[in-house]
Amino acid sequence: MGLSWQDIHADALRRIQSREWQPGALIPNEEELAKDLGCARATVNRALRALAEEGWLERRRKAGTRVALSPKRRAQMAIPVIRQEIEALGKTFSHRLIDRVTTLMPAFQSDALGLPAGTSAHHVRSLYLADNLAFAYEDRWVNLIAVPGIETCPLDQISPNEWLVQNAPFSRGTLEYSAVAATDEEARHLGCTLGVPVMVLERQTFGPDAPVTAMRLTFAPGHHLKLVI
Amino acid sequence: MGLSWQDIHADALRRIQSREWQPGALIPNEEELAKDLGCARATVNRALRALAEEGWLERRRKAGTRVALSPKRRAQMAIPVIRQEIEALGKTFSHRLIDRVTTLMPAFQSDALGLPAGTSAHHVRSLYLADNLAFAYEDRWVNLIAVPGIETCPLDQISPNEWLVQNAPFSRGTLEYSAVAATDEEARHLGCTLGVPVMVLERQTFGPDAPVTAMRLTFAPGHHLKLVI
DNA sequence: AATTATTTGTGCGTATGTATC
DNA sequence: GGATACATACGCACAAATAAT
Repeated sequence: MGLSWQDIHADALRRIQSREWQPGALIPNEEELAKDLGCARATVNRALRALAEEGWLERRRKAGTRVALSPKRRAQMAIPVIRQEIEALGKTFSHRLIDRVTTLMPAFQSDALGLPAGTSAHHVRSLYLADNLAFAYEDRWVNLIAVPGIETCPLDQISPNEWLVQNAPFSRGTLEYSAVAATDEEARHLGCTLGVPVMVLERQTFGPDAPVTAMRLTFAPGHHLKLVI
Repeated sequence: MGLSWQDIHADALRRIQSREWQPGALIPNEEELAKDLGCARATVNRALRALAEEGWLERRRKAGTRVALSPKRRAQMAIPVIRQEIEALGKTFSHRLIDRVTTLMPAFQSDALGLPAGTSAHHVRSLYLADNLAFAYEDRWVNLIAVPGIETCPLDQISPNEWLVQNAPFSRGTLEYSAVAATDEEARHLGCTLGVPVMVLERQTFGPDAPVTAMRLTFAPGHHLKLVI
């Protein structure tokens, strides 16, 4: 067979990284590259499309393909399924249910999820442990409409994180990390000092029809968020 | 014309999200779907390949295509080019060079970049501002071998971030965020209190042949890292 | 403002490659 | 080894976007 699109991809990437194709410069069009390299235009298209998705190239019909000026490369991160995160560290995962109750959501939470003020939801607080040491403290609100089973599921046996992954519909969500001083409650559960800097992950997820859950996850001090380019 | 691959993609995603195709279940093969939906197999392939890249499906030759059990969805983040980050907030970007000097790297830095102990590098410290308020403090080491021009470039006119994006080769890198207490120096430059929780981004980049740069970027208090799913 | 030419985007049918059950 | 399902190369045609006129 002829060249694979991966071959074309590698060759083009080499030319970009070696600056044979300068940032901002127009590269030959697909037809020409296909002729030069000895493959079909569809193969070149596949390779260049991949490079564009990776952020190396910018493509526009009629305008042609340019090497990206500022490589808007994207970092990717696996969305944390906490068990996997802990097991990837070679540690034993466990979790502890602190409490669960169905009650009125505070206004800022119902607002954030786009639910009417005064909506009831299931409020779950739990602790995730790695080798029996506190790893993260979770404060979560779950919409009863979107996930009716939540009130009766055995959250002492399966973590809210995992139960929801398996049982809740999901279509989109938001993720936001910040650095804050540990609150009194967070410090107590995480076994650290009040005011110590900790990473907080705030996450909301929405199903196809309704908001599903809002979560605040506070990591124990020293947590690192690694991203892969 | 027939259906587009986006149509097939949307239809399949709907079936996954509605659990018509259950997590873990095998879905019909490409040929069958093509026949049912009235399009070419290549079109189905394009759609299912996209869904697999997005983490909804798992595909294996001969074994077929399954709905992912734990949707290992990935969050993506644009790698921060600080000017763009600030301008996206509707603020004016500027930067201030604090100092620059070519000197021996501390051992932990040369180790981290895989350079021999006692290597010289260009050490640059600078401040990025949004609407003339401190946004982030940068402490950076640049490998003179990989980027010889660094010593003579006008870092008071163009920020190290931007100069390197335009002038340094790049092939891969690491990114790591953490929450720490602001050091004395960081607090002084960022105009905050010693010990306040701040986000720190540590980043290393490597070119095709040699390490390029190691950077520690300390954001002003209150910085949020948003990721998109 | 409308038209044209160019370039990428994509669908189709076919053929073959390749991993893996 | 054989059968199966995905992976993908090819050549063609046409669609869509848009720069240039």
